[in-house]
Amino acid sequence: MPRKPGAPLRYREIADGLRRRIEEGEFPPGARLPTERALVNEYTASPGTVRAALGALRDEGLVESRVGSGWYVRSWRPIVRNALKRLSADQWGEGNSIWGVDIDDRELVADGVQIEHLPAGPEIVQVLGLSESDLVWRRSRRYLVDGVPVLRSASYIPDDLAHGTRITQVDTGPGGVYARLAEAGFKPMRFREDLRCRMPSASEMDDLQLAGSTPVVELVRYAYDATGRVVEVNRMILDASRYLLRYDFPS
Amino acid sequence: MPRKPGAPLRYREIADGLRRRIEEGEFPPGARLPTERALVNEYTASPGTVRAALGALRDEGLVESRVGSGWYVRSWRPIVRNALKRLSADQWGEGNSIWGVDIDDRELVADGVQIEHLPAGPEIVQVLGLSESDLVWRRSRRYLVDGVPVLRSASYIPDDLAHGTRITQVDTGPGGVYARLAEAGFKPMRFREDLRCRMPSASEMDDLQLAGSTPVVELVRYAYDATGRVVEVNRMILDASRYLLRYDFPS
DNA sequence: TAGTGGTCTAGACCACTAA
DNA sequence: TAGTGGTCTAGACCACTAA
Repeated sequence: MPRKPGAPLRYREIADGLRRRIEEGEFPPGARLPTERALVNEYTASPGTVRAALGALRDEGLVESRVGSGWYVRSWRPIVRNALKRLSADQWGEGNSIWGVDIDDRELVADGVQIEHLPAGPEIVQVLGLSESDLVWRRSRRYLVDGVPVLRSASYIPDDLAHGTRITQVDTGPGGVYARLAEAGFKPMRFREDLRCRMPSASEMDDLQLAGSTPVVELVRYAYDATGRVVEVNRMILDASRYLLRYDFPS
Repeated sequence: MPRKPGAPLRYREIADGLRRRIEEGEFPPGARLPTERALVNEYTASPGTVRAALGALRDEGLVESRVGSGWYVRSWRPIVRNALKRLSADQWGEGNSIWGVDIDDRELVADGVQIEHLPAGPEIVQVLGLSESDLVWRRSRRYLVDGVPVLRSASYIPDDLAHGTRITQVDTGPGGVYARLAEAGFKPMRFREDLRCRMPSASEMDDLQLAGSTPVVELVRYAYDATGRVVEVNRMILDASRYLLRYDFPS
C-alpha cells in the first residue's frame, strides 16, 4: 500500500510511540523491546518500516540492537574526560553539569600496546615538521571500561626525539612518554586539541565494537615544547556515545 | 535472490566501488553521482541495496542527497572554532593541523534573536543554583555561514543578574552579555565547556537543515564569576560536519 | 513534465544467540 | 533448535526539483 498524501510518516509514528513507552517506563534501561516481527503485527507495518523506526531511536542513542537477541533500551552513563585535570581539580570541583554526571569510579584499562617504527603519513609528517623519508615511532593502544572498548589512541613521536629512550619500549617508565621527552630536552609546555565528530568507518566500527549509527569523536592532540616545535601528535578515536568531553579555561 | 553464505556484503561492495571512484576523481567535489536507478542497473542490485550503499557513504560524510535532484559529492571545509582565542593568537599561530585547515574568512551571521523570560527546565535550574519557580532570561539565536545554518545557541541568565540591564534587550551593547554581567558585578572569570556528540533529533535536523545521518555536537558552556557562581549557561547545537573544535592549553 | 530521492509493501534466507 | 536481527529482492507511489 502506498503512502497517503499528507499523512504523517509511518516510521516516525512508530518511533514516537516506542519512545514514549520507553520514557514512561514500560521499557526501562536494559529492557528488551518486542521483536521486530511482533512490532510488525502490533503496528500493522512492513518489516522495513519497523526497522526504520528502530533505526531512528538508535540514532538518538536510545536503543541498541544485539544480533540474534533483540533490541534493548540503552543506559547512557558517560565517561568524563577532563582535558585539563590539574587546573580543574583545585578551582572547579566536580559539580555543575546539565547532564548530572558524577565522579567516575570506573577504570580505564589498556589492552596492549603496539609499537612500530615506520615512515609516517603525509599529514603526520607535515605537522611534525619532518620529510617523507623520516621515520617516526607509533605507539597505538585501545582502552576499555568494564571490558567495553571506548577509545583507540595512536601516538606519533619523531625518531630523533625517541631514539635511545624508553619511548621505543612497551614500558616507558614513570611519567610516561612526556617525562621521557622532558628528560631528552623536549618538555611539552603546551597542548592543542582539535576535535571532529563524524560517523565511523567500517574498520573503526569493528575496532571499537560500535553499535550501529553511533558517531565517533576524532581527537588530535599536539604537544609543543618551549621552542614551539611539535614533539608528539596523538590521534584518538572515541566512542562518542560513551564520552563527555570537558574543557576548563580562564576568561 | 538470498545472500550467498560467506559472500562479502553487497552494499559494502557497492559503497567501496563508489568511494574509490570518488577518490580517483571520477566524481570530484560537488559532482552528481549516477541516479539510484542507474546504479541499480550498473551494479545489478535492488534499490534497497543501492540505498544502503549510498547511506554508508553519507555516514562517512562523503556524499549527500538532495531530494528530487540526486546524490552529490560533498566538500568538507570546516569552520575552526577556537574556544580560547586570546591565548592562541599570540602563542600558537594558525598552522599545525593534520586536517590542513586554513584561516577562515567566511562570516558567521546570526539570523534573529529570540528573548524569553520564563521558568527554566530542571537541569538549567540546578546548575544556576535556582529554585523551580525562579525566572531566567533565555536568549536564543541561530548562526549561518554562507547562508547555511551551522549552529543554534541558547543562553540562560538568572533574572536577578539580568534584571534592568540590556541583557533583556535584543541589542546588548558593546561587549555583549559578558560586559553587562561584569558591570553588574558578576564578571565571568572562568569557563567550562562540556561536549557531547550524538545523532540529532528530528527537530534539530529541521532547525539546522542537516543532511541525513550527520551528527551534532551538543556543547554546554558555563560562565563562573569570581565567587564560583554560575552566572550564565549557554547550550549550543552544532552541525558536526561543519566544525573543527580547537582547545589550546598550557601543560 | 520528466526525472529524482524518500518511503513503503511483503516477502526471503543468512549468521548468530540463548536455552 | 527455535527465535532474533541483518541483509536482500522487486517492485510501488509520493513530494519535490529543474528545465
